Amino acid sequence: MKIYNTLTRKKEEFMPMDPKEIKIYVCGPTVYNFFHIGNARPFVIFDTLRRYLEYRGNQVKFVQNFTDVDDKIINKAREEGKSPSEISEKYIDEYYKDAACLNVRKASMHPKVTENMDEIIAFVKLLIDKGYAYDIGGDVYYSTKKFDGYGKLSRQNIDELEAGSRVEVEDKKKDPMDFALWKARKTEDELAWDSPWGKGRPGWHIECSVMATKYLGETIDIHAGGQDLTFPHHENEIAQSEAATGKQFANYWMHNGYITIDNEKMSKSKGNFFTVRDILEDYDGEVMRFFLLSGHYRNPINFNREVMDQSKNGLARMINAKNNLIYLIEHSEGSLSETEAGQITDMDKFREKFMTAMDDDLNTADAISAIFELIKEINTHSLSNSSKEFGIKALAILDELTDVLGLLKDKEESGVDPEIEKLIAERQQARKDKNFARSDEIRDLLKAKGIALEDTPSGIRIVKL
RNA sequence: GGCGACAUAGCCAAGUGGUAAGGCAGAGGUCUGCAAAACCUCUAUUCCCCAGUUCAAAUCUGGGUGUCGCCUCCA
Repeated sequence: MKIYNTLTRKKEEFMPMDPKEIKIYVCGPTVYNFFHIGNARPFVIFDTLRRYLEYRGNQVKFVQNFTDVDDKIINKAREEGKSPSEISEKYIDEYYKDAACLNVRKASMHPKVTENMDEIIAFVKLLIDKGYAYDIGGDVYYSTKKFDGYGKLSRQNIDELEAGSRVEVEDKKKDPMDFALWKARKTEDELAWDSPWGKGRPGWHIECSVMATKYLGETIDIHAGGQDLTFPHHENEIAQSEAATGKQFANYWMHNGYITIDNEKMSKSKGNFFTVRDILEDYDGEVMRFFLLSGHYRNPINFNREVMDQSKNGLARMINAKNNLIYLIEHSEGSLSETEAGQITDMDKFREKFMTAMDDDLNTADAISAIFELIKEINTHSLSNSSKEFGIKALAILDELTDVLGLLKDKEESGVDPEIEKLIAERQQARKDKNFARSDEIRDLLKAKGIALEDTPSGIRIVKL
């Protein structure tokens, strides 16, 4: 499979160090709120990458951190009169809920900053000992000029950065481009840990270097995150990790594009900020996932109601295809006819197209089109007199491919209400009596309750809307 | 100022040299008591504009226009 590597700005053949344990690190959320739809994109994209690598027969060790030490958490805790850990624990729980709605699997590990304080301190100390960092009055800064490769990921020229910098220079730093590894506590009540430099807390970038190294090793296969993290976050991670270990930090860097809302960057100040929780009120999580996968992950995508409705309808076509097959399996019998056997064999070409697309830098948009072509083929050949085995075989391949994308996950079946069963029976009688006014009335009534009835040659299908 | 991405039908979107995938929406038809689902047909002589390279360009080169992003917490 080929992966676009931000480090080289090229698509490269992906060569894992060990296919039995592909090491992936993805920057996780800062847990001070429900996560927003921008956060959702990397979660869904790299979850899909993981699923595909596993589908290809690899094993993946997938680490995604929770940033549970941060100004935003501290501020939120103050606002709500709670402790920072109460805030972070709450939103970690909420992360898992929303992630589950998006069919994002739990990572192999979800380490937290607070659980790795000793390692963070040791890492900072190592950087000081190696001469890459310096301590000024309890703050520790990384000296970017000391690291030769600084700027290699983002292709930023360090001098240009300074020239164009809009950052107010903090006088404590030796150089405006230096960044904090450790921040001294400013007030007594501030959240702080003991360190050789006094009480304080880790800077923004060090946690990922530490956790990636601790849980995955000095060199990892893929480091992934949103495009905006390329600079400075990932650049700084490289500087920290490679200075500390003397080894290449990550072999492949993957960055997903941004989501805009009505073609504008999402931000609280513009009032166009949506959490996934907000969206889930109007759309199933799978619709969101389908939307996120419907374009290439490196392209920017624009979010609005219209595209969500389109995604909803497109996904409905997939769901219908699956439900039609399930219905067929329940209402038919027998094994494959010779013609059907040929049709099933022909379907392999859609699996091939799907894999070719996914092999090409995770082209999920093209992969989805392969699934739609498969669905067309299935629908064309799937007739009321098709065999049960045809249904089973066709469903197997559909499930196989949609599983890789994390779509069409089986939902909990809630049984049909006896009240509703009664209405359905009444409608059937009305139809027999050719009392179509009554039968349509009942159908409308049930539709209002979220239950659609479809009359097929082999009986009634109940579809939950 | 520096770095980068993008521009394909009403909408979303794939396609990096060989003559425009797929989805949504729309129109007509088949099936149906009517619907729904499904199937069939139709919907870009053309890929932001202008030059150039080539037998051949949406794809390559140069120039222009427009949109978005990073350089500050941010996915």
